[in-house]
Amino acid sequence: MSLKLYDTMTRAKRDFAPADPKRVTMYVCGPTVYNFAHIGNFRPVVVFDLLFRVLRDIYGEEAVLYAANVTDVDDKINRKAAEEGVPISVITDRYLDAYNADAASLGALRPTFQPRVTETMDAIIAMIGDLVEQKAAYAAEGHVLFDTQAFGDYGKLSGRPMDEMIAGARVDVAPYKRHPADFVLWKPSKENEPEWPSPWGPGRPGWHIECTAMIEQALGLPIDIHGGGIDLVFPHHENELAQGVCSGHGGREYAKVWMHNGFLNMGEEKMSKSVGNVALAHDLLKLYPGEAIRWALLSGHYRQPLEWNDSLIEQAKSALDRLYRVLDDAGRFLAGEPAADGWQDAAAAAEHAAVRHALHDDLNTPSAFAALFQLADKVRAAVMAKDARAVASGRGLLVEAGALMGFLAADPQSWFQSGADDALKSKVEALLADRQAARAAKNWPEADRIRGELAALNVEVMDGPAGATWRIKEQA
RNA sequence: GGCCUGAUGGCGGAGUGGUGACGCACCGGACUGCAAAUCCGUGAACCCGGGUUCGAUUCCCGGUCAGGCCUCCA
Repeated sequence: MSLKLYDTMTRAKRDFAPADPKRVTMYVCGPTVYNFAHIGNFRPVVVFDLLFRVLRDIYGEEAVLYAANVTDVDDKINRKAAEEGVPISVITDRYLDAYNADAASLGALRPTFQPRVTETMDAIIAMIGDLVEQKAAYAAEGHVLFDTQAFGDYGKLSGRPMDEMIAGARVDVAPYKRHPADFVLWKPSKENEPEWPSPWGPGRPGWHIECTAMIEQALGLPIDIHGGGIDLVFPHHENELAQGVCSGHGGREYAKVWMHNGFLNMGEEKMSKSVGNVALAHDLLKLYPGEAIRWALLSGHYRQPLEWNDSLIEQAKSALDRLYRVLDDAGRFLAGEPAADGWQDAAAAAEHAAVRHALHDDLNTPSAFAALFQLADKVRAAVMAKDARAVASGRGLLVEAGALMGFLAADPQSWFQSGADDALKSKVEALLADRQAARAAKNWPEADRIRGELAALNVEVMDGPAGATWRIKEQA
């Protein structure tokens, strides 16, 4: 079963074939670190983390190189640094740390490389110099601009006829541009802004060149997969592509596959900093488990827009509850059984394969979730049938399938009791013992009173054949 | 103005030229001292109008509505 990915360039789902299966390369546009990132910014983080995992599953962990850049030179960063009266590195370090911590909470593996603009300056300047030499760029009034006329395929990725686009565009055309679509590679810094020396005078890079230079430096061109949000198709990726192709002598390939994730919607609109309808991942993670938020982010296909609201996260939490409950019950059942052998349950194995198959179909996560539930049902049925080896096999496969997607890594007990500290735990245990005594004496009013007391602690009791278990109820 | 998406049950959301996944929620039953969980079961949807077809939610055309990009943006 081959991996199929939708390619923005050709607007079709295609079989993925890396240039070198021993060295699969992926680059995804990362954050500008001037503030906390909102949950929409984390959709690509989670989506491409999933792809990273799938690629590692196929080609081997060592074979996949994943670079996600960090933009740490930017106007908004400058403004923030000026406001606080600190160097930009104070700002960028602070928010990069927060970003990485949030990404980790969402179950995202660290990319192989996380290049920063400030550490790529030499490569950026070298690439601009190369473009000037190739006559694909020109210097004008302290700026260096890319000459879009030099790239015949300009507009191909975004499917935009350039003339019509410019006709209806709302861009101010700087007088020193030869063509309205030309874009900045290097620009002078304003007073009190950070600047770097260059052959064209001190200044800093334009927005697009950093990614192309980082790709070249971290991974080497061409790369297999280039990803990012759908809004980056134009102009960012279009410009990256133009730079990348033209800076290679004689026009090289840039990326084999272009992938773009859709947006999160808040109500009728996309989540956007300028609209102000944002939910910060940092805040959400205080209210919900990161795993539930990850599930919510993957509950729709990555190319489709996804309605984002609290109910979505609640639904995701409930869905995970069900899966963890199966694991929990399977674990309890297995605890009293002799260790199982390497026998594999065929029905469960088929569902396990279905999860992988769904992911290989352009990361069809809704379909993969469906298979995950089918697999969970098989495990549940095995528990009901008291078939120890089928339970053991199915549980193993369920955990494995979950791991492929970045889920179900927690101990079920800690999933249900997350948020409970030791003090609460011992208090709950004591109350449960009291209640057990009351129940043994058939003192139902007392048993119910204790259950009420536990409920007041946000604890839900579940009586089972082997005694009572408990969990933290939904967050208020 | 130009370019581009999408419209599926109460909610989220796959998919398909021929009885409409999956999850969440809801309802009935079993189980339980009562619950919760679990099990069994029920109900519930393909924007509108044409066309192609034996048959369309699925393909084509038109429309309506919604959203995105063209400016920093995942």
